[in-house]
Amino acid sequence: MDEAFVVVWHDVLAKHARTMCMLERELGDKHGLGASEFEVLDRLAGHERKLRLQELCDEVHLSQSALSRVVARLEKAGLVVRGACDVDRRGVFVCLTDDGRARHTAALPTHRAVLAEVFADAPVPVA
Amino acid sequence: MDEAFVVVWHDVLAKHARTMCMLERELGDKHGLGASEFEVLDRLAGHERKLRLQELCDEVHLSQSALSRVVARLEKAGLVVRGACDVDRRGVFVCLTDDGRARHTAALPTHRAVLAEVFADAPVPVA
DNA sequence: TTGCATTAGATGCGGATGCATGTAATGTAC
DNA sequence: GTACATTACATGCATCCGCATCTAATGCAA
Repeated sequence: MDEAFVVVWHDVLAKHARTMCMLERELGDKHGLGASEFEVLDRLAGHERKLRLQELCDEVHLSQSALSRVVARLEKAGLVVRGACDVDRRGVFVCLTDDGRARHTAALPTHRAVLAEVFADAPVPVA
Repeated sequence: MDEAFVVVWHDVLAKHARTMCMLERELGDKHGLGASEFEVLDRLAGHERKLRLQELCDEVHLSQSALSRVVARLEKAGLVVRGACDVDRRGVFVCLTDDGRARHTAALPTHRAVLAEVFADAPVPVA
């Protein structure tokens, strides 16, 4: 049935809007981070090694240009550092600074709290 | 469990990004509509009566200012008309023109096709 | 080597969004 | 009626995004 997809889509749309809005507000007010910024920090914190910009691009749902700018913002804020890549001098490594890791650690509970609130009663399965 | 929410959220994020991107491209290329524009047309087509801007605002996931501009764009394109509200002269009614209805009818299959492709194998239930 | 295609990332640009605010109409208290 | 709060919508502004493009480095072929 065609209409079932529409219902699902509307649900995705609603949850996305609600969560994004909350995340933006909560993370912004309490930690000075945007949702995209947190997302990048979160991915970086998830791995132990440095990541290529390209690898981040696969994990975050942003265009390459948008990611480039998010990382630039984070670097200006002192939360990450960009480093040249030895084996491919076109490449750029990104890794968390101590401040970056601390900020992520501080913001994590806020992030999770928002998710918990929005998805608490949402019986959505895996894909 | 806390991490379950994260998985669900990532899924919502992924589906939203994928669907939005496709919708923007398909609707844009084939019908000259953005995703927000189509969304508004779709809601208007769903009701038979005129809608207040405010009512639309509740259904579409846009800020009031963004909606105001989307409607302005649609009106400039000749797809909707804005009309004054008799009982409350602050209010604004919006309704589809014949062109608007035709454009919506033409774009609907494209929209549904995208949803079908993205959600084809997504066993997501109702909320 | 030289020459061309490809890739990684940065950036100019136009467009869309949200927040804060402005304007006009309505409601309310006195 | 007057004054103030509130509501509906529009708009100035800053920000963020994606697309197209640019630069530099790499790969590959002759």
